Amino acid sequence: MSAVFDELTWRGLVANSTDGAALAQHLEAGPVTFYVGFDPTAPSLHMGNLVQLMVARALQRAGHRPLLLVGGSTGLIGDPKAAGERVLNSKETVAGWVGTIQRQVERFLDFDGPSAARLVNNLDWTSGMSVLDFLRDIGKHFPVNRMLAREVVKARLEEGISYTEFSYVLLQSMDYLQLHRTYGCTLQFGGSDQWGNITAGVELLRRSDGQHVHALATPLLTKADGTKFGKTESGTVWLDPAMTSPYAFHQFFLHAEDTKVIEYLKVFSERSRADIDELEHQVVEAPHLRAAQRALADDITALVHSPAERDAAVAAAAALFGRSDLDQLPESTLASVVAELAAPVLPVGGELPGVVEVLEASGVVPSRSAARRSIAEGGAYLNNNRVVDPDARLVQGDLLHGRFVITRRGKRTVGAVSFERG
RNA sequence: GGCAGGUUGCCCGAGUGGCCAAAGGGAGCAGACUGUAAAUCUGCCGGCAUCGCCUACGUUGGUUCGAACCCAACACCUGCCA
Repeated sequence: MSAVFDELTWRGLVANSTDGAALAQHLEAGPVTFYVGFDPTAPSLHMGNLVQLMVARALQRAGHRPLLLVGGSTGLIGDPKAAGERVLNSKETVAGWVGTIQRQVERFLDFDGPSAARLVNNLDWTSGMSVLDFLRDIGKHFPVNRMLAREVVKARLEEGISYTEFSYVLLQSMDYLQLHRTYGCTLQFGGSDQWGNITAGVELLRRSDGQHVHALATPLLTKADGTKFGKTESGTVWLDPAMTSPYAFHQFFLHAEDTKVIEYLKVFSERSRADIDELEHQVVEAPHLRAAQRALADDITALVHSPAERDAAVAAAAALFGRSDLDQLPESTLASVVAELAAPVLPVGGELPGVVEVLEASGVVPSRSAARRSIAEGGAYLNNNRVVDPDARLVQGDLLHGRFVITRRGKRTVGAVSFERG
């Protein structure tokens, strides 16, 4: 049995695999070159992609060689999803996203040493290919009746599916073929929603080259209510700090439900089994301390952003949710909290703005009407004091250290504004 | 190409001339209870200069004192026929 396959299984990262025993043996026999692909459908990867990166890290730690594919060509086509036909992105847009995603991905793996990772782009072997070669060499191995039987395709037959999306599976399968021929790649993995595309590649290799290769799928992470994990009120949790701040990222994981936190910890933390067992024990014994949630949020933030960003997020949360009065905090602490919250800087001209304006400017409410609603509901705070009068204005004494105001809506939506020094 | 039906707020979905910023459900937010958790109950849920005004019911134009609702054209979608 393979240690790394055992570990992946224990971490709950194996939802599906081709012959498990054979795969475990293969991983044990020596360094395996494996690949995982990311399609550029947005300017950044998100939390869902992180699951794949964690698997890639685990495999590389065990001595296997990663090929990280960014789909410069598949991103131009779009894989079919049940929700309906995608809108095509322009070639320039996709090319731009390929670059940003490559830069994101390479931070997670080691590009030196015997198990060095390598970046590949499927545009390199598809852009110059002729339609006739594609249809003869690849298309010939795909029975349409089999393609029609796939779940995603079946789901779309009623409402319709373009030939473009229908053909996606051929491109991804060709990637596996190409990477096997060029680099001897014998394992592909991806999210369980990719399972159909992945096994199609395995089958293409068998039909075309008579090669038997392996595949693995990770499970889709869900919340306690069964919905997809990775969305917040403000949308997807991105890895790009400009799209999801390290503080928001940290908070997202801190909010994990008790019933799910251990599952997430196994996936996103590289702590040992003993450590995680201990945290699981703590969830039962002292749930209110949320030790597992803190460990999860700290580990993942340090990995995706940096230990310094993790510390800043922890310090910001401690200041905002801690017991001490905000005006007791040193100016330097507040300044970094305010920076962490991406607080806008307001000019100090004449009299100070009203509370409604401040709540809106800090971003805790989307509009002034919403700010007034929050105040009426008793859920709006300035510097941890509940706001009661929607027509009140700030006074000089409200400014912490003469320039900061911390805003909050409800219990956990926090923002800030700062004022220019007068 | 012909015939029939459809296009409503984040999503689903009622509404067929004034009582419609638009029923109901879901999602979301807040309050209470907690642990920055879950469950439950209650309230909110287009914008603004908030007892009023503005913008909205596929698009454009028309009828009317008044239109999400009637008429016309256009766009897109669905079903049946060719």
